[in-house]
Amino acid sequence: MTASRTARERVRAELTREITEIARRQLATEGAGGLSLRAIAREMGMVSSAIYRYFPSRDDLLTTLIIDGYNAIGEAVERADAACPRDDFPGRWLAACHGLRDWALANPHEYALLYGSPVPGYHAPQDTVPPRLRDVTVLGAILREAYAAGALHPPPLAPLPPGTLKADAENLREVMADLPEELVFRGVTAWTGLYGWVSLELFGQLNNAIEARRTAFEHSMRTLAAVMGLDG
Amino acid sequence: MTASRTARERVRAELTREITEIARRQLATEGAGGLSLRAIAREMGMVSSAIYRYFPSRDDLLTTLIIDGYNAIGEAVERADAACPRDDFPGRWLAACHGLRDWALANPHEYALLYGSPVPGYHAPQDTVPPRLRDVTVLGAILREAYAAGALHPPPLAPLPPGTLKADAENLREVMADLPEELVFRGVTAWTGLYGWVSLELFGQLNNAIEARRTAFEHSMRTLAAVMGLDG
DNA sequence: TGTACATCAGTGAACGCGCGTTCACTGATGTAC
DNA sequence: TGTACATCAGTGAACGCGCGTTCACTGATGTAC
Repeated sequence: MTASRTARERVRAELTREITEIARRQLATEGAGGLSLRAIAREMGMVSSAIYRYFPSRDDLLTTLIIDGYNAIGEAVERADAACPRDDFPGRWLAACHGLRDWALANPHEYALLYGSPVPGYHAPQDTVPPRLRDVTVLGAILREAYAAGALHPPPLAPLPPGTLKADAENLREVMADLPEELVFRGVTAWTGLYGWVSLELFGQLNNAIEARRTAFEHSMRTLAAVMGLDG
Repeated sequence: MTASRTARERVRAELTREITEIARRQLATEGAGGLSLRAIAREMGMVSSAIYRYFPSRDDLLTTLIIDGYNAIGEAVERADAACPRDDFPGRWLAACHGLRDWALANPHEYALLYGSPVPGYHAPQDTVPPRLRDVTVLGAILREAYAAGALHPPPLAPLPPGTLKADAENLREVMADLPEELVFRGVTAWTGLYGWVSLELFGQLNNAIEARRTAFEHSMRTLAAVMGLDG
């Protein structure tokens, strides 16, 4: 029976989903290192070896969590951007920044898994690359479209050093196509500023220093927007 | 005998030092979570319980490592700054940035312990606060002295939102005294940009994207310098 | 200088815990004729 | 529709490992008189 074959398959899919969900919750309480197949099995009321019907090893489960995480971040940033009028480029940038930060605040351990210290002994396979680029693709698109619309007015600031960065600019064009070199690297500076803020905030380095986090963050992102020439 | 009392004390100090050194090396190979008192004892040719004569618990050892780490970073940044002519403010900023980055590249796991994902289950005691401020104090001093010397020419960029950030600016004045609010927050943006870059580079997010790391880093730091008005 | 006592470093065994992974197995679900 | 066989999910026991921490102990180092 085709119907009953899919029945078994549906149970399988459901349990796989349940495992990753429990794993994600475990991540949120114990952190990345504390992820334990035995604890997951316990919570599911199974014997620990049963997990191996669903994931061949702990690392494979981690990989799944990482891919899901990049996709969740990418989606959050995409949605934030998509909610803005297409031609409000500064608004889109700020929305994307808040989208990232809000997601990170809501899922701190998952963020830490993606952008924090690497998990010792774990090496990410190639499949994590495409989802990893989703968020940065959005940022690149905003910049690229603003440039195409003639809406970028970058201030003069520091000039690019001659030569050496050309090759890297080519690499980055996959994400930030059509932009002049200088703008590509201003984009990189803004990008590192964005992730730098979110990481420092999440990892506690802003404690006892900045209280009005959201306001200060937004101001910082506006400043970086101005660096790229995206004036509000 | 006073001489022999100090003899015992010297042995104690030496062994304490040796423990932290092995711990630091262990950190470098296993990461923060893999720090193991038993492994340290093994490497020292002692029985595991002997470590407890020197550190009351694993967390206390971690605290020592963290304090030492902040001090090492602080010293690296201070030295880099001190090697520059006092009135070359942009040069001092760049030197401090490179000082931080070079230290981080040389001690990646120790950097991760300080600025990466928090170690699960560990709560830093208050003694870690003063050493943690050493590096940022240097950055603040450069900005402050440049301002006092009339050497800051910040471009107009994004204006501060009214009101809400006043209280935070006061907090930050302990480190960035005498600066007008707007410049305090530009300093914060530069600071998050600096640590953001170093963290992203160290945690592998720049792989396959930027190859000329040092050059690109320096350019990004120059751009942030210009944001603060520190033009070269 | 010599003896009696106190301090401290290091030992070895134990407690109680957790982990990832393998393997031979039972029993249910699905498939082919 | 019914039977024979193959697939797959989940079991339970085991392997071999590591960890932090406690505790009663021996023996050396230091101190006071």
